[in-house]
Amino acid sequence: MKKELAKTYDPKSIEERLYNSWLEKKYFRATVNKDKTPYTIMMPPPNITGQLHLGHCMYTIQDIMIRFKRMQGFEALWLPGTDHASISTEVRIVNAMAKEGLTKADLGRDEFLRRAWAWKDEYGGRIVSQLKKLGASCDWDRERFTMDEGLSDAVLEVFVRLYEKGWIYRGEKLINWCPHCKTTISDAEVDHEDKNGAFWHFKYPIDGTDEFLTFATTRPETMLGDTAIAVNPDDERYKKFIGKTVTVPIVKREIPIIADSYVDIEFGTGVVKITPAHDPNDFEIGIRHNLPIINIMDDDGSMNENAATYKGLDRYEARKKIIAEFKDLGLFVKEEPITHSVGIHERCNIVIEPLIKLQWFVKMEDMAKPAIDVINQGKLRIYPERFTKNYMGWLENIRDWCISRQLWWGHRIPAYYCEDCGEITVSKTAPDKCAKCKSTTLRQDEDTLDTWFSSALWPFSTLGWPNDNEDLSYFYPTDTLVTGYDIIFFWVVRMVFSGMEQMGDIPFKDVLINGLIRDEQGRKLSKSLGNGADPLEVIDKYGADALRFCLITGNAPGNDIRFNWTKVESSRNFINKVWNATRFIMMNMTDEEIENTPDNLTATDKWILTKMNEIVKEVTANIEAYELGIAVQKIYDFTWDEFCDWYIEMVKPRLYNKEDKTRDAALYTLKAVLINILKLLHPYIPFVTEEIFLTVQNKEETIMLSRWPRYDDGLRFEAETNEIELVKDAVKAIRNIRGEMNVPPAKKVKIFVVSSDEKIAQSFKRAESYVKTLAGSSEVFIQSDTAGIDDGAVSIVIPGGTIYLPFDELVDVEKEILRLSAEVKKYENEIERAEKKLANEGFVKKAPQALIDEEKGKIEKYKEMLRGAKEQVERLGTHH
RNA sequence: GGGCGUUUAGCUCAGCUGGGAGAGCGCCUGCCUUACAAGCAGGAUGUCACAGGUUCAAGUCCUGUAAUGCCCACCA
Repeated sequence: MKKELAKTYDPKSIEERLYNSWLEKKYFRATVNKDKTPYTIMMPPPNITGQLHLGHCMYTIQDIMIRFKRMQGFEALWLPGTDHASISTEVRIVNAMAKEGLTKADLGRDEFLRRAWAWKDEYGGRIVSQLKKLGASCDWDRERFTMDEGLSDAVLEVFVRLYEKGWIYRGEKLINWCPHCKTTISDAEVDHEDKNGAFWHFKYPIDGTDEFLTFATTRPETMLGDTAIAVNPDDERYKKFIGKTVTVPIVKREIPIIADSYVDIEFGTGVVKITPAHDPNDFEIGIRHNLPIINIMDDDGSMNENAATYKGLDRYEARKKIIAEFKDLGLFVKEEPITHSVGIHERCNIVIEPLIKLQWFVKMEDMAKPAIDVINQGKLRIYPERFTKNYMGWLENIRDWCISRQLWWGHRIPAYYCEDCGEITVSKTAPDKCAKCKSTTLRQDEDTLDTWFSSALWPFSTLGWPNDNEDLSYFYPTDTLVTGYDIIFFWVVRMVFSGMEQMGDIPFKDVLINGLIRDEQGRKLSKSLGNGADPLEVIDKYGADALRFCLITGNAPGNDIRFNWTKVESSRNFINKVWNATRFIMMNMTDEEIENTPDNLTATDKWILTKMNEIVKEVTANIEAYELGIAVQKIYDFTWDEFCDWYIEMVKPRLYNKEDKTRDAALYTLKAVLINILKLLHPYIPFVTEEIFLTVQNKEETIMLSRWPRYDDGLRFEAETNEIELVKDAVKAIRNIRGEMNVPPAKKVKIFVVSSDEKIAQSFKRAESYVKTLAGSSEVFIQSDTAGIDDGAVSIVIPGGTIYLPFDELVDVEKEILRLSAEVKKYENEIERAEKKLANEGFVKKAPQALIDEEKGKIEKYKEMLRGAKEQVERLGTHH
């Protein structure tokens, strides 16, 4: 029984069904196949805490590339997975526990982790199932999780290797501390926000004198940790004080006045208080001058025992109290309002504190270099290219990476401390005794690793590394990484240096950077704003295909995209157009298949086949260059404008006349072009194209997924193409005149095509049937003179001839003359323009020949039309 | 303080390596033409931010200016 398409396009009835059948048939499976070339994309793993939001819908780009390559015959692997997202997940679990009145300490590590895994089991699959709704053609059999067994093994392996190489070390350094999350965070996780604050000026009494040194600070509480006062060695004002001491009043600490060129004479008072434990610059100065480092803060941001009477106070409480106390002491000078940049933890928006802590770091210097080199050597390319600057800038200024986190959800650091001798043993498996003193009382480091430590290994850990295997050697290096510009630093850079270090090769050849999706007002999507449409709602209303289509259309790589509903709707309308075009074709189709190209193709058929062939070529090139938006625009225009609005309309008379000898040729062409359109569209809108394809082919099983159309040298019919374009122009001109003259659409008119050129006469002869329907004509007369044409007929000049439209109503001859005179003027201008151009020596000498020929051709064409138009003016004039 | 974008039709945006300005939506006119009113035919609208420069030729390349946005940065 012949299949049929439903009357209206309804995505809901097809998308889920098709996706399930794809899964069943394992279309997305990719395995080692030596006969094929692999094409691999590793999906940026979404957080298990996440829900599908519009941002994830940019995964469509990956799906388009994968489907395109799969159709081209590559062994296309799109490997999906999720990220444990240590801090983000842990915060959620802690919050959920808080509702039960529980804390991490109450539960203990094991119980906490049990809960965390339960959480993962419950929510970790959510985002994955939502991606399926979007149509993602991943090889789900290969789905990985950053904390699954294999990936955890990779993490330990890398940690141990780097430790043994001396590139992972433990050290006491200034780190970014989040007092809310009570963990360190990396530099990349600190956002800088300009905040309104105050610049408080205080003075310290100089010991042994009655003089003071006035300085300013934005964080008065750090005075508790001051261990020096610094001035510039060349500052005449303060030279005399260098070497003396001041006393920090509130803690009665005597500290030296030191000279350091870091201090800017011009800025503030030229005097800087030095707090090595709580400021990066001060820390450096502290090291240079061998200053004591006094940590005054506890992990929650409150003052600790070094803060004397302020112990236990929150940092901001302490600040207030200290200011008040300085006022009492008469050592407060003034308060200036100031906006300054403050470090904020991007997750919780709490002001971070620089603190000294004993942490694990990755030494970056040696690893950064190869990651820079691969760009310079052109082995790794970033699209659009401008993002390479971001990438390089970050790597060139990189600092050691703090990788230890005071969290439980994550990969626990494989370092074991001997309780007896303090020796550190780093090992993938827990050692039973200390390597140095043989003690068996060993304690594993409590901390876990930065979540990006594991995702940095994603391109190879997901393929089974560190175990050598076929998958790894076949699919690695991967081909394209597609991700947003917001995680170049976090992730892209780290994958590159990890790949270079562990695999000795780049993790991917191309990085395609996509923009961020914004809401309808152009704002960034954010959880707190709750803005942005819910993709599931969009899919529910318009279908995944429409959503995919709308996100890709009219977007250039790397540019942000503003979501808007009307765009989704017009995408859906386009899909509906394809749907209905198919219905029309099927309505007319006969049961027997036309296997081979018929030999009675008409000019019209050859014209559309030529156009289609061109589109195939261009679209393929565009997609290969990651120009997805340009490509889809071309398919859109070709489908709607050329195919539906012109070709189908042109072909209708042939279809309606069962006796027409070229009916089969029309049907063949309709189907051939339709199928190619479906294929070109398939990567973008996989569901509906598949549904249509199966219906048209009357099949249950697709072959569409496996074959991308190829450019065919045999499908270039230049003469026919020119012929049809000429007729199209004529039809357009007739419609135009009809509109201008307010001729009702239902009104059929006679058309006289007058030309002494036999070729043109033949062209219109061949086109007669559809010119009638397209131009609303009762009869088309093709003749070499104006015999029988009413004097009052409206005329249209075409290259090589004139078309007359005798309307029943009397034409206003004055107006007609005016109209035709305007045409005359137009042609004269065109000719003048082209002649000027050709008279330009420089142009003739340097412009490409094709362009010169084109201009010459124009002159000929317009001269002809000019002559015709003049004749018409004359004719009307004498008639008048 | 550096770096990178953006500025094109009323709105949202395309425009690849320089060779006569485009789409969608909106707007105006007219059509329920037996695939589609989620449609058809026709139409209007742009000193391509500004100023210089290179070139036979600039929305496209160079320099500068202005507006706007983002990223990076230890000036207390």
